[in-house]
Amino acid sequence: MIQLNDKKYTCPIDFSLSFIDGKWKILILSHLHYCSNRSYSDFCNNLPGVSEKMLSQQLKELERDKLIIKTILSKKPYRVEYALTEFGKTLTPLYQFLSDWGIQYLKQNGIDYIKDQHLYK
Amino acid sequence: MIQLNDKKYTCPIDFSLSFIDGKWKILILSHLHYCSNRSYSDFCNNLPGVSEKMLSQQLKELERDKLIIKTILSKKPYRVEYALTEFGKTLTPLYQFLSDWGIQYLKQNGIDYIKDQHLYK
DNA sequence: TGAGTGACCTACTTTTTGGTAAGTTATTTT
DNA sequence: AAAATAACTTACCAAAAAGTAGGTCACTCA
Repeated sequence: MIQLNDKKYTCPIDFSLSFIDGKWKILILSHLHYCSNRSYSDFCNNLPGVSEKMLSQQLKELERDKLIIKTILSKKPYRVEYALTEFGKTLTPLYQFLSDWGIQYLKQNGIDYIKDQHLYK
Repeated sequence: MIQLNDKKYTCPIDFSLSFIDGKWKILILSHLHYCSNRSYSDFCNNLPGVSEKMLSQQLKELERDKLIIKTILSKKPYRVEYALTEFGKTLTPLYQFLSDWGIQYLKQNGIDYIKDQHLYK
């Protein structure tokens, strides 16, 4: 049993998971991995199905955990930008693996995501 | 939007996640990765905090998704054994990455899991 | 013979999660 | 001047997930 900041983890994997479980988290992170800088509404428009409630909740937690950083571009008309931190980038192999793994499975089931990517919005 | 077996996925990552999200799934899989063959009670004893209800539920889903396979060792005194399938083994980079990533983070926070592993049950 | 073990299942309840829809502030566009 | 956009927040509620505690069947061990 590993203990850190009042929380307990059964093993390192359990610990790692604590950063990334939560609906939308990996999707948000990988989105940033592929697009680097995104606004709040970029997420709204590109993650089909997220409610704003969930989105801001997850963004807040990711920020708290230092995986992403929010930059305030302007205050008067409030504009922001989200990006992966260096720490968030250390999860790159994860984004890549999950993507590759999924693509390969799909291919074996007759869906060529790479080839048909233009079909997907 | 990707469609497969009546379900929709926003991207390959979303699709991959559908196999592994669910409390305990990654933990069960990685457990099998490190120990190869495990009985039902092995899981009970080595995943601190799982309820039997959750355990059998997750095992069932993992089996359905062909990530693990259950072998019935004997019927009369009912004994079984769980193991990763070849397909389940294709997730090996995931188990490894999540483990390494966690260990490294912990180390940077003053917890040397490798060195202190004997302390953890 | 009675207790314990292994591999579960089931009903019931509680907790957590997530959806819905509306509201806020300040600006830009029409 | 009205509508739309950006970036959120909030309250309320339904649904889903997970905990609890019990039960089953068939051994095996003391």
